[in-house]
Amino acid sequence: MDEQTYLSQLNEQQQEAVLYNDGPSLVVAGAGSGKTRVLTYKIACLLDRGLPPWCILALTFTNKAAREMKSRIATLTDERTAMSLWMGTFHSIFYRILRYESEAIGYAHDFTIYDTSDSKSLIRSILREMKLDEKVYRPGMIQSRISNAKNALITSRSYARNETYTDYDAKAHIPLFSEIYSRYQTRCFQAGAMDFDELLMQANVLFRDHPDVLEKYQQKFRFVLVDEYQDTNFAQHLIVTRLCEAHRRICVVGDDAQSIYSFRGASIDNMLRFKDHYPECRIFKLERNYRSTQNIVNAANSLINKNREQIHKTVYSRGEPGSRVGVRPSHSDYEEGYVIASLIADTHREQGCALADFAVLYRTNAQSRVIEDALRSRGIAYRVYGSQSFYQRKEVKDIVAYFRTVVNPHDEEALKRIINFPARGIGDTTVGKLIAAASMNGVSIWTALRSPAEYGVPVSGGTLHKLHEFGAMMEELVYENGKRMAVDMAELTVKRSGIATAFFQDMTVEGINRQENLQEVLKAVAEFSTNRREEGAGPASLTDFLVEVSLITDQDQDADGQADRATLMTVHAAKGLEFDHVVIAGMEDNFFPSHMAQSEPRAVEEERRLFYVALTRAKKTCTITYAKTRFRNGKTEMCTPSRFLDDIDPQYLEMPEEPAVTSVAGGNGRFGTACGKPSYFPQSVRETRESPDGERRRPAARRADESVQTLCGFNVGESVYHDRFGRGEILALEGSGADAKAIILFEHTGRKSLLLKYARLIKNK
DNA sequence: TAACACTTGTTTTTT
DNA sequence: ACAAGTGTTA
Repeated sequence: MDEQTYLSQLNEQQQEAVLYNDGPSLVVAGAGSGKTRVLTYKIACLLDRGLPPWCILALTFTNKAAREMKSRIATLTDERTAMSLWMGTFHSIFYRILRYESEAIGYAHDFTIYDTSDSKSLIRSILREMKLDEKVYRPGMIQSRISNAKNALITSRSYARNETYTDYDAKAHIPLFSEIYSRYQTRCFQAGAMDFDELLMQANVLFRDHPDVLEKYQQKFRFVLVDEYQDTNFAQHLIVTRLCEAHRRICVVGDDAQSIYSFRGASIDNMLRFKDHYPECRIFKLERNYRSTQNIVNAANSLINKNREQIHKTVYSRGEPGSRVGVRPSHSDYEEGYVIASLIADTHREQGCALADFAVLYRTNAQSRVIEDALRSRGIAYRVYGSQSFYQRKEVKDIVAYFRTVVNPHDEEALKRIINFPARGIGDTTVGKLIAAASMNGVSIWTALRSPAEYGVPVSGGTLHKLHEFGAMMEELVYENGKRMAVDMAELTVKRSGIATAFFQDMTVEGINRQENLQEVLKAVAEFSTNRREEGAGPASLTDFLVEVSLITDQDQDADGQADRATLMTVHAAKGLEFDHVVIAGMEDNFFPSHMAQSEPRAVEEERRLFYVALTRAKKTCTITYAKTRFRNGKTEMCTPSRFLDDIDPQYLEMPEEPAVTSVAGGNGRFGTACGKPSYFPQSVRETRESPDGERRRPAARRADESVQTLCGFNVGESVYHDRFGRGEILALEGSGADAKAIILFEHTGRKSLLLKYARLIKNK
């Protein structure tokens, strides 16, 4: 495609941003303003002007974003060109570079990656060794402190030397933090492993200490683009700065209003201060939203205006005016699920839109379950993103841990995972002795395991034999890995290790599940190898596979991409996506904004941005739901609607109609407004005393809970049918209007409290 | 050492 | 509610 053709597909602001390539530029891109489009066309434009693809470095936030952009560029140019671009997340790109340059930073070439749980487990192990109380030195807290330090490029050595930090730790009653940090670093290094933050820090160390290497990459990457710049942290910012300091051909794209990763060290300051670093930079603003209706854009604007820290811009839509953002309350999380399911089912049926046009967004992964239950019971196909990706399942991690150990036997966390899996009589005691001996001698566990006598591992003859057997088996696999290709090697590992035998003997339901997951892993290895071959990158080794897998986060959804399903995911996961119809669930205080954010104004602003992201995912309609009670941590909690609802200008909202009449003191003479239609029945007021078993307790506020004999045409004592719960008898009726509900004793499922509005009860004749 | 029951914390989001 | 960690027993 030539330049004219693709320029015609851009508006004026977009064109300017695409065409300016002579120096640094900052593209401030409002939600839905065609940011990805600008990036892809810009890259196409650079290629068009003769820049070879391998000279362009494009850093994205997720692997998925990189994949999508590559395929878009492939349609603008060709497959081969797109493949040759350096495009990926910071982590995956610099993992590649660091492996290549491992010698310079003193790491083994085959270093592996510690994921979050590996890090935590290592921290635990160190705390035990130092005999520290996990209640004082909480592993999670230690982990995030280490992470913060690394993001700020503070090494364990400079941390220990800096009295400001150590004094602070002393005051915070964790004087030994610095010691933990350095031990952690030592252990990671001995294991030949880096955590996520270390990758970025080492990339900086590489460029700082090796000017020749830096210069090589400065010359290689003649143009650098960074997407989602508002979510980069200091370490990432500095990498980019170093790479571009000579030629200054850099373009960063982002939206400060969508910065939602500060918990990971991201800082909007990188974006706000971009022009301080590059005084000559040009700033482009993309303000026209092509995605959403005017109402949605206006609602989102009115919300985000409540934030103080932001770059001024006016996002507007010239699309349809659109309908108001609906707000739907329900009594419980359970009913909320039902409300959502009904909404999707009704819209799907009435407007004939695909289920794939719907997304349900929530703050935390834990919220998905109730919604899933409701969707399933209504027969609505859905897919949950993120919650527990394939590679986080236990047995999958175990298998991958074998691969990791084969590639790098010094990988302590991987080795610990598999040393007694399947059970081979090497228990915690022995592992503890190995760790102690290794730590004493400053070697890896693997080294200690291979020469127990030399490092004084105090174990009995029998154990010694077991250690030897295991060691010999692994050694052989390591040796074979040098000669065999990925698929071959994966199969051999699974066989020799005894995983296969262990899994295939177990014929329980979980056992069969594990077998399937094992097959999936092998399939993934095979697919990976095929892809590699097709890309012409030569035969893939197990090591190559691991490089790919360690940094995978978004699971592959292509498996049944054609199936029509609704999408369930966290708001974070939804960043960058769009759907015709969006439901934002669980819009309650202490939930959204999260209770973790309540005290800090900055944190509340971030939560507000998160809500902004959620709202702006919607193209046509957006519905917000909240529940008055929610089952959480084994208890039912009372919830109030989110304060953020007050931040949206009410003219863009369709608030729920409150019950017309609230109860009068004394409780008499109340009229039920049943199912929207007024119905005047004399009330016999009687407290609903719930039997000791059954229903959950509801502490206060009994206002809407007074019972009546008849409601919405149903009578107490009547026999009814429900398509999921089956036959049952109405024990009580209570509430009014939209809140009208029935307590029903079902034959099989027991007592349930159902909203009449949604329950679709059928009277039994 | 391994299997089991019991206790405990834990929940914000992800590379 | 649930998973992970701890302790007890065979």
